[in-house]
Amino acid sequence: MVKKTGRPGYLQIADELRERIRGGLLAPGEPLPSTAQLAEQFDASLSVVKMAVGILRNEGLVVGQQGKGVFVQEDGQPEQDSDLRTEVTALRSAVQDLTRRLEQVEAALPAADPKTRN
Amino acid sequence: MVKKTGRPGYLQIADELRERIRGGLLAPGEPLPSTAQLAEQFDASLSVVKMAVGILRNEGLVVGQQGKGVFVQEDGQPEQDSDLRTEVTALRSAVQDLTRRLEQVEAALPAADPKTRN
DNA sequence: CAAGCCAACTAGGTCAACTATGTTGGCTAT
DNA sequence: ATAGCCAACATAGTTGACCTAGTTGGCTTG
Repeated sequence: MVKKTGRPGYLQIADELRERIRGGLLAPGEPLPSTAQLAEQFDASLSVVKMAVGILRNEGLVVGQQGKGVFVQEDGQPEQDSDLRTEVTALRSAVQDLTRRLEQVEAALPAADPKTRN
Repeated sequence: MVKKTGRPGYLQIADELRERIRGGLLAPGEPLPSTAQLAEQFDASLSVVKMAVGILRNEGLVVGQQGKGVFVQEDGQPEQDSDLRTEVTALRSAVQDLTRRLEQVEAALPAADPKTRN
């Protein structure tokens, strides 16, 4: 980690990973190194690495899959101004749709056993 | 706080604060309650509150001033890109959450209700 | 009275430990 | 050989502690 620039470590790491992705060093679909590996690479604690990854996750640059890893998002960077409005509209309707479906299914559940896993 | 929705506390708190700001309950220039107060209000740990505030800070909705407090961004220009970006972030987060919950419930619902697709 | 110190607040960053949950692969017992 | 268990690893979330640093207001002291 890094320079004593006063810039917080978790931001520096997020910057670096963002750079690696944009630069193609980490291709879409590829997994990032594990949290522990990153912590060692950057000589930082697990917490700051998790914070850094959380930022990228929040940005949609990366998707975490529990138990497997964190993967570079396939879908590129739409996120341009004109696309933003479009995406807002699409997301808003998606939320409404999902909410409706969820409520239906949840209502159709009497008191099902939550242990019902495969 | 901690509604049993499985949605992480730090996201629930971020959502709630975002809502308060958008709803005008917290006006631009006004300070949020202190970290400690929020922690008590939401019955969460300081860490979780700090994570939530960090998200809003990252979204530009709010600015922290060390030693004083965290203030709702004045900016002015309503309905600008930052506003859209904020909503995109919030919506994307909500979509991910709802999708996960839906898939869980639907998967746990083998043929309990054949009428509702599946 | 005024200068300066100090205690109590604030945000922000970092760390370590624990829980939970999902995935995978290897071992074992049938 | 196959089914099931289990250990090791992964992300994710939470908590609590400790530290830095800025701000404020009250108290002490000169």
